[in-house]
Amino acid sequence: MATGRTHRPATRSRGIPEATVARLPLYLRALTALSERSVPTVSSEELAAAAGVNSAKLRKDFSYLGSYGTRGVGYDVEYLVYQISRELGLTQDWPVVIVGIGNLGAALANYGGFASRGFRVAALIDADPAMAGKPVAGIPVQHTDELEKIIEDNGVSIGVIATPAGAAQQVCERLVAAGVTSILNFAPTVLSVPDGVDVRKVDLSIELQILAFHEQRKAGEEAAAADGQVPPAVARKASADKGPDGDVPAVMPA
Amino acid sequence: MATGRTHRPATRSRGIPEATVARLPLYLRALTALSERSVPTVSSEELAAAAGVNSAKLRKDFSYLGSYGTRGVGYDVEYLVYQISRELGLTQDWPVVIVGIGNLGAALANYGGFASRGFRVAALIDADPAMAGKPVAGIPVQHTDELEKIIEDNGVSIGVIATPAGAAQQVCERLVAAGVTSILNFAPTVLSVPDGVDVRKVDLSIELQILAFHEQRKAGEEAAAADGQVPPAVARKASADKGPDGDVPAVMPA
DNA sequence: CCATCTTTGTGCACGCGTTCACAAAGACAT
DNA sequence: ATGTCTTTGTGAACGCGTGCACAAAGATGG
Repeated sequence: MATGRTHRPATRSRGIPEATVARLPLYLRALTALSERSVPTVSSEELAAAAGVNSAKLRKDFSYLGSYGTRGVGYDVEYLVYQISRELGLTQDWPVVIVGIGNLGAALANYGGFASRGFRVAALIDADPAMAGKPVAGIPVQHTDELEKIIEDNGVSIGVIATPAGAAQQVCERLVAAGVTSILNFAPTVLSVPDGVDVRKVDLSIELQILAFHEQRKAGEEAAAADGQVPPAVARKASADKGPDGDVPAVMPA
Repeated sequence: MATGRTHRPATRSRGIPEATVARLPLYLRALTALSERSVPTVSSEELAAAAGVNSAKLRKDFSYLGSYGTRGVGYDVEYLVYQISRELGLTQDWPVVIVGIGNLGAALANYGGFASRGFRVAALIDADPAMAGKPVAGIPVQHTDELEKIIEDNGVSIGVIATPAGAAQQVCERLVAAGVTSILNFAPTVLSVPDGVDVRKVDLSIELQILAFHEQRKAGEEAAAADGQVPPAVARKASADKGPDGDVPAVMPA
């Protein structure tokens, strides 16, 4: 039982940086939108704007995949969609199980973005016997007892954990033992997994806390600006200042 | 209307690196668990293990906040909980609005992790008139028409967008115009916001796609290993090999 | 009061990711 | 065919984040 590693230290499969891999889905989405509008080619500048990144970064990202562009013209949209899909492994269909069909699990089951991108919800699993058989998003929920059988019968290698924090580690271990090697974890816990298993974590409250930090910082700078130190970038409504005032730190007007 | 910036380029408010800020909530969660078990002090090594990070990294992170540890002993749990909470701005209560009460929005409204950490759901907003008045997680849903009034009356500065992609940008603009300066975006779109507004993006399908990439890579290495190039790290069930076979790239056994 | 032992705080080096800036490559017009 | 113009692909520099390794600091025991 290894210590919980969330991120691979030195992945770099055939030389594609992790940061680039994380952006490929972004490019793919922008390209798909262009494809639906029957746009034949796109320049790095345009595509970068659509994906919200720097154009040089985008070109370097694509350079890791090969030379798929034409100088003076840009990139062929359809061809690029195919190449990125292939690189991400989306030309095949990945069966996925979702464990924990609470509010979040149900939302995930209903999320359209899965089916559209090479993922297929193979099964919904919940520990509550009362849920068993009840259809969610058109798929009947199955009991946790069936977990191992479901994984093996469907050749599932990707599992989504949407259980309460307390159950996550146990579910994780059962998934891994049954053959799952990639886990998307929505439970607010650090999962311990053996080497060779990938875990990605999505934590709603962490994201909010990061926003709160920046929000507080903005409020602090604003207070400093009112002191005449820094010109305020944007004039904020005075009424909104009511928000951050609980205990403004260090830089209080005194 | 500036080009959509998702991440702050050179934030570093008073010297706290962005990467550190992103880990503070992680430490805070681990510390809270210790606090509930009435553990008085904790060493960097123990806490790092609980949070799933390197101990040196943890110590360096804390060093940005100040010298809160005692050499030879460790960190005082309660004190550290307070310091991190304060740094993240969680000693005050942040009113938050959730826009788009579909499956995901409802899941977010029900998510317990919010209230427990300084966040308060001030309002649920949806464009569907049929939803208006219907209680979700004990809070009545309000119509989009009320958006501006709600934001201003409650001094809301953090908004969560859980609408379909098509509506996201428009909702975003209304939120910002009404005074929101931090946005957590669950819609699969790149949002354009003016300077001074923070956007964080959570994209379920992107996370899955990244997992699929690594999963495919593992399958490829496995095939190579079967050729006798690399010793297989973990013996996988033969039945599971059924998964990745659609069109294995480059490194096929031929 | 001194020695020893534990654990923090950090200087330093290294590697990854980002960005700039430009040469090479191709399209297109003449 | 030749020149011009656009856009890619990438070399190089820079900055951030990470992890090692150790000195400084304090606790603890004699």
